[in-house]
Amino acid sequence: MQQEIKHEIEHILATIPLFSEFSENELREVAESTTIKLYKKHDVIFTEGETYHGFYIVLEGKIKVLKLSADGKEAIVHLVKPFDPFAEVALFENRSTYPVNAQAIDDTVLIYISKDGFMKFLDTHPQINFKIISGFTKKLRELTNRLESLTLNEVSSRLAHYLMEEYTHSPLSEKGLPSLHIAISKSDLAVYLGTALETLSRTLKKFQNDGIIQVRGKSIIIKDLKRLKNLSF
Amino acid sequence: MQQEIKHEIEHILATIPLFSEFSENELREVAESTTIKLYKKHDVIFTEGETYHGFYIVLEGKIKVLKLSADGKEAIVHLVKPFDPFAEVALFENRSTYPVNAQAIDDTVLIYISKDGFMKFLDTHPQINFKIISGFTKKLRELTNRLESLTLNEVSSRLAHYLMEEYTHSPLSEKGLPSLHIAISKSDLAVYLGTALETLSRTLKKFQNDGIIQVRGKSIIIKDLKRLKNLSF
DNA sequence: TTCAAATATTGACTTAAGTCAAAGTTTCCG
DNA sequence: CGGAAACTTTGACTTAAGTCAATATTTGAA
Repeated sequence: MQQEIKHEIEHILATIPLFSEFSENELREVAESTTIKLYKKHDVIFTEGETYHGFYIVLEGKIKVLKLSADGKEAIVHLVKPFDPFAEVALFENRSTYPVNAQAIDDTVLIYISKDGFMKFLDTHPQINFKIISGFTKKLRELTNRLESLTLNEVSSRLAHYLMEEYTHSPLSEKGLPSLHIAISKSDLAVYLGTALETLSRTLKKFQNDGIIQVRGKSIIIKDLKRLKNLSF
Repeated sequence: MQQEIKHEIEHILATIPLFSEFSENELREVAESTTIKLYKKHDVIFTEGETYHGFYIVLEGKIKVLKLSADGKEAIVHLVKPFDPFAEVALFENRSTYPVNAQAIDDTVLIYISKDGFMKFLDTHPQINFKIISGFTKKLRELTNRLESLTLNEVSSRLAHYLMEEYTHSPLSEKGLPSLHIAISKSDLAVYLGTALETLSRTLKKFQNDGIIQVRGKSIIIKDLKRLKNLSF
């Protein structure tokens, strides 16, 4: 039974970019320091200041990495989707505590990898360094883009950009439908875009009134892709 | 003569964290693909869209990495100080062009390292991967902090934070003086803080009127460290 | 050393977006 | 299913910060 679970984990690990070049033996080794963890929507995964013991990879669902201000306001640092790791940066900073909070956005399945369990692979498996660098590169690019857009663009432009991104990666668009789904709550989206929920609501309404999109809850139909693209930065 | 210059470069390379664990032989090898470049204040180092051929390390002076909006407004992505590299992220993304602009803030001395010249060390010198990861980690932490503060804090708090940072790392403060120098133009500082020059000017004035600091050009004397700290996020 | 160009300050005004509160809608648990 | 809790929209109002323009100050090149 325990055997079965371990075997299952190895199989899953093999599908994760970070370990994609590992041999069967190596995967078995990784699986040793690895646990599958389940979280319900809104569950807290860890909080800022908690003792750091390892990082996570999203398998199913999604999570947000966030900071809290003194008066309880949120800033979303990352939205993490399946197969991407989070809290792995702190490992390389040799932090004793988590510098951010993490919370499940949906019911979520995570792989947890203990710090010590992972560390040993760094020396023995140089390829993993390269994977880590690739991952950091991706995060750096995303953060740079968001920082830029936060200082240069207004809310409408940031929203238009977000919608374009969602549309581009949407399975619906691949079927030729000009539509997309907002995968997170509007209040999370507002925070992610660096604005207030009310402003997001009004901006979506404005896009709709201008004939650019049609909103129905979290489903959005794009009526004028060209104009949406133009609004986006 | 040429010999002399190469030898000089090797000596300099040895002082740079990225190469600090290289042997003499290895440094000689690095020096082969390396050039010293001089720039005057305001000189453009590269622009977005230019063919990518390598990255730089600041030796003396400082540079800004920036993005430009369609209407010519600036967003400062990084301020780079001596011994730190820039444009090295693009190398790991395998970009064919620079994704940002770089410009000298002062008269500046840079080391230029060609892409091909550097690439070969990645395979043969696993330690360098770790250096790269450390550098990326530092950038990620800085970007995360700025993103957070841009969404959560007002200009006064971001400015207070900046002043505290400058003060903490200032050689003056180490001599027991409660003072600091703003090392860049106020208009660059405004952009870096994500605000307008006029707003920066007014905020500094307000701090002065409130008895928190005393401003004389780029020299600032801290009158009330406790309150400045409290304002900072 | 002077004076033109680059930087910075100040004032007057505008505006995008935030806040607070109330009403409407959706979700989901018992 | 039904109703409470969570989420979202809308309206009315406030505010931090942006913009534009005029003036002042600093810098640096001839």
